[in-house]
Amino acid sequence: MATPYSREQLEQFMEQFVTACRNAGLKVTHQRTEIYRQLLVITDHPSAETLHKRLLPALPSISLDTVYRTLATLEQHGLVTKIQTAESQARFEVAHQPHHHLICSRCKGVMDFYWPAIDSVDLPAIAGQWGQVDSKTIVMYGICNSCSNS
Amino acid sequence: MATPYSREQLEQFMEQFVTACRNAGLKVTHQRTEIYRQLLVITDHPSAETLHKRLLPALPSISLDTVYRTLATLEQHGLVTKIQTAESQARFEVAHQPHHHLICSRCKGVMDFYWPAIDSVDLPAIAGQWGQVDSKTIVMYGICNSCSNS
DNA sequence: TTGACTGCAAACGATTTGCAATTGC
DNA sequence: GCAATTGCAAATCGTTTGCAGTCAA
Repeated sequence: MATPYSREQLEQFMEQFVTACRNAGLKVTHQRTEIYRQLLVITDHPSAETLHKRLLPALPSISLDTVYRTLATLEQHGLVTKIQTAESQARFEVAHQPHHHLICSRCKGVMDFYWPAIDSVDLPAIAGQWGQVDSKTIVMYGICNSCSNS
Repeated sequence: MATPYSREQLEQFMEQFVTACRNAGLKVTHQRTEIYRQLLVITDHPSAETLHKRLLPALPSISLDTVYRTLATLEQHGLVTKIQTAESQARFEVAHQPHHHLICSRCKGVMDFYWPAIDSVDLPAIAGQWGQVDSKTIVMYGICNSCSNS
């Protein structure tokens, strides 16, 4: 998820990002930092294409495939999460504390929410028999208020 | 989800399907019944392409786009559910009682499981403020035992 | 300097669509 | 018979890839 942070927090996150890249052996390029910064700043969950459009003013020559490639790289290193929605386009967000998704079937908007009660609940026995579970997310579909009021 | 049913149960489900189609004003074509039957019989969650391959012996002339079209139609009428996985291909299953998904990051296999404790839990307040929630599914990612043992 | 990273353009795979022929009702 | 549905082929869309030039370390 991404929430508006203060300038100081933002800088701190960016520094952490740079450190994480260095530790992972990733070069810290202008494109990568800007993509990550966008994901930090933006409060929605943009697709690669949306992200690309928003980056163009700051990096007029950035290409869509670099956005895709960067997101894939960052995802491999756990710095970014890919959200699978029912539509064709994937959405992205910076990896954060556990949270869940409310997706509007009409406008396709994704809203994050927290539900600590669920995060801390024990998994059913069957999950342990199946294998090793790495992540657990609740996905709810419905119609958001702004859609149903229009 | 789909579990192996007895011949009688299967026939009963097929009859219900035919009735549901009629009620929805959908024509009951050979292709549609076979697609639905496959989804009832099959214990995994096939993609449109997999489904198409499995249907070919029974319907040698069925085309892949008919499978796509039929699945889309049935989904619109709530007879089939589209499962969004992290890979590119969508997976399908017949609509059933509430259940959740364990997805293996390695082999991409989808396993269903039931978790009534979660199904009956109250939604957090934020969900009510957001809008009307129609479905709630838990998606867990991990590595299944057969993958980690090989 | 050098390998990682980028931009470009072209390829790709999954899914959708227009159209004429076919089929259920 | 008529409208819905199908099969075919071509198009579309999101995403990925090969390659040559560029840039961070």
